[in-house]
Amino acid sequence: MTTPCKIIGMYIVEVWIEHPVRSLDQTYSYLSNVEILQGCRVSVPFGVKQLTGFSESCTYTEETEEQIKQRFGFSLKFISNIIDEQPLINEELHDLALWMKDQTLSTTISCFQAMLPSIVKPLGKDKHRVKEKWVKLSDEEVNLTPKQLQAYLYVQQNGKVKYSTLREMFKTIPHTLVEKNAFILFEEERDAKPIENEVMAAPFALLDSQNKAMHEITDTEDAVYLLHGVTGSGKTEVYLQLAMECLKQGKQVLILVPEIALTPQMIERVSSRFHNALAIYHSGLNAQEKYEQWKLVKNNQARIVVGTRSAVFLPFDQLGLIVMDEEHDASYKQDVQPCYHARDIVIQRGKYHHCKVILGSATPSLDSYARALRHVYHLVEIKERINHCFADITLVDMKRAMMHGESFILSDTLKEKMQKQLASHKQIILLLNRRGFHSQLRCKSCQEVIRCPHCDIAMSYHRDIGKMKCHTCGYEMYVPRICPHCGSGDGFTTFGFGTERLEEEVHQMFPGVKTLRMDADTTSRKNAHAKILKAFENQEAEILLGTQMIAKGLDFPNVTLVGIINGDEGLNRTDFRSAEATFDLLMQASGRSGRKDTNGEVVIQVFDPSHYVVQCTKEQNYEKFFMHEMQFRKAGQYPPYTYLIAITVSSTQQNKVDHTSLLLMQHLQGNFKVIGIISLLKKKDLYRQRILLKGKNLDEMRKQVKNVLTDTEMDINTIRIDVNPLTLD
DNA sequence: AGCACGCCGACT
DNA sequence: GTCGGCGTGCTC
Repeated sequence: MTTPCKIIGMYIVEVWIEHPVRSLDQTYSYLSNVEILQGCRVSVPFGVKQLTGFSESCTYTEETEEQIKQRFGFSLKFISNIIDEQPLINEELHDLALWMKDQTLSTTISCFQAMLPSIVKPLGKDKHRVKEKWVKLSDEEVNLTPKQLQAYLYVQQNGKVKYSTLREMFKTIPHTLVEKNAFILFEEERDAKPIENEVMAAPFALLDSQNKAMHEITDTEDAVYLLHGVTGSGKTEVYLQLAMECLKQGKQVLILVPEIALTPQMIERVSSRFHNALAIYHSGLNAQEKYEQWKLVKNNQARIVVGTRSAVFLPFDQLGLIVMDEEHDASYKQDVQPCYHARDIVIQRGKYHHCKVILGSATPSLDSYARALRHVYHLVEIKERINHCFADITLVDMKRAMMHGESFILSDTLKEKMQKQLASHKQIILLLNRRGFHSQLRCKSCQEVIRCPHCDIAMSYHRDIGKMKCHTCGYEMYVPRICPHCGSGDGFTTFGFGTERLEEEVHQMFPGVKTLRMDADTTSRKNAHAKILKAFENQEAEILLGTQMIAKGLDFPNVTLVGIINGDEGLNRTDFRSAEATFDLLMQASGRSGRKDTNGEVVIQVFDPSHYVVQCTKEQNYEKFFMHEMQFRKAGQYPPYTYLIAITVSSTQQNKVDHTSLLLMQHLQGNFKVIGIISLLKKKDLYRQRILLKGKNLDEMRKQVKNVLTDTEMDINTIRIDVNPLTLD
């Protein structure tokens, strides 16, 4: 109904401006002749530039421009262009973004951006949505040849046809018909189709242990569950059957997995089970593909989504279940601003949708397990493996082995077991969590290690490319003739070894045996990941060796031996979570062995077999590890006993860094500890310093940091804030 | 972040 | 007397 308006009013729109700078984290007011819904993108003049922004609110006014100017103290500009008719960010996500900005102490606009596929992000500059050409009939009457009539009728039948398909079928005729104005050529955004299966794989019958876990979840009314099930206990099957129940009720399901676990194996397993519309969302997709999957969810075409961290922000309509597999995994934490943890987001969204959240893991994070013990989360445990077999774990003390003159890469114990498995045509997985050939080159004259010129980190030698590589910034260079430090030409001695060297050692010891290597170097190309796994699955190689990416979630029934080389290397790190990370890696890797009906064997080579991480792995005892590690955390007053906020100042100018960190130190005060200033290693030419807040009252700490940022005059743009950081190195 | 405005040195 | 150095401050 349109009634002519006598009074011509206007709208004043509050807009969040696309700008990465902290000091501009506020809404700016603009004028508009039409109403603009919250969450729509607009294009606005800002200074001399034209920027994109998000509408926050829109209020109608009958004031004149002059009156508005009086009220504001300056004249408002008009919005130049409305980009979206309908909100890109719905109300739930809008409120979530504002909540997240407070939680993570980041800017509002960065939260909006984190939620959107890059193609529709305001900052997405040169990325264009892929358009497709289509053809439909025009109203014009035209004379047609018989061949042309065929094409004409075909389009008439189908309503609209893709131009490329039509060209394939009728060669040049479509072109002529467009020229003749019989067809109208138009463009449309390319859309994805949800994955749908005609044939559905039958669900597996649940074992008693799985059934019990499932019913404990369905028969109770808690918001968050921690499903603690040992590796190989069939957690995935429980997720899938819970998901099935949820879909039956007409609700949507989100299954989150860690980045490296979203293997083709996992996708196949999930997709084969649901005829319902499935979308898959992960970092391996390009911008356009992500956008298409995002649209599937937005248009309610996808009912179940499997995805990695960024999938937590998909615009669901009515979620019935959220599953977060391997909830302890570090890839759930975003390490650029906003530094959110997907676990927090998932719980928040669960509240909004009134749906259950299942956090699953064989080695839960200490934080989550501690919460479960305090009944904040409902703890559900599965203690049996499906095959009722447990891996038989052998520890090898490498100090002793090397004293006996054994290889420092593969001990005699591991070698013998490998021989035995190879003889019976079984497959082997070897884990070494370090890539490259040699990890350090040291000058024979001055004993200095060759470091990256942009970072203060030792460079690794990669023999396949004959170059040194920096694993932090990716910088590559040839081995220098003379030492960059002292200028001597005496050459270098090598230290440490990575997967490349391991592969060579295996070839030397077992001539003729085929190996597949999987690490960041061999998986950089798209689908390389999938190809390697497929090849191993087809038994094209006897041995799969690689870094942590082969430790998680893979299921190869023919693998009966897992060898872990330098298993306790991770414990040398200074990070307070390094024991937790190492325990997780060892436990996960051990879980790869004997997944069908045979007892698997695991050999772990370590330098300190008495360490509690190693001992607890051998006993496969999570609870024991938890108790032990919690004592350390308590003694050091680390999470989960306290909360941390890490503030990192970085700049290419050293004096700027010093100045800002000093200011922060002076102004940050409250009922918490302020630890600093810690100088960090240079990274990508940036000098870095850190200040760490540690205390029991996280809200107070957040408030203090926020106040200092707004009240103190400092270059706040060099500052990165991480609330509840996962790592401190 | 940019970019303009603005106030002091070496030049046609 | 002018061109241009980059220090401060603003962007609805």
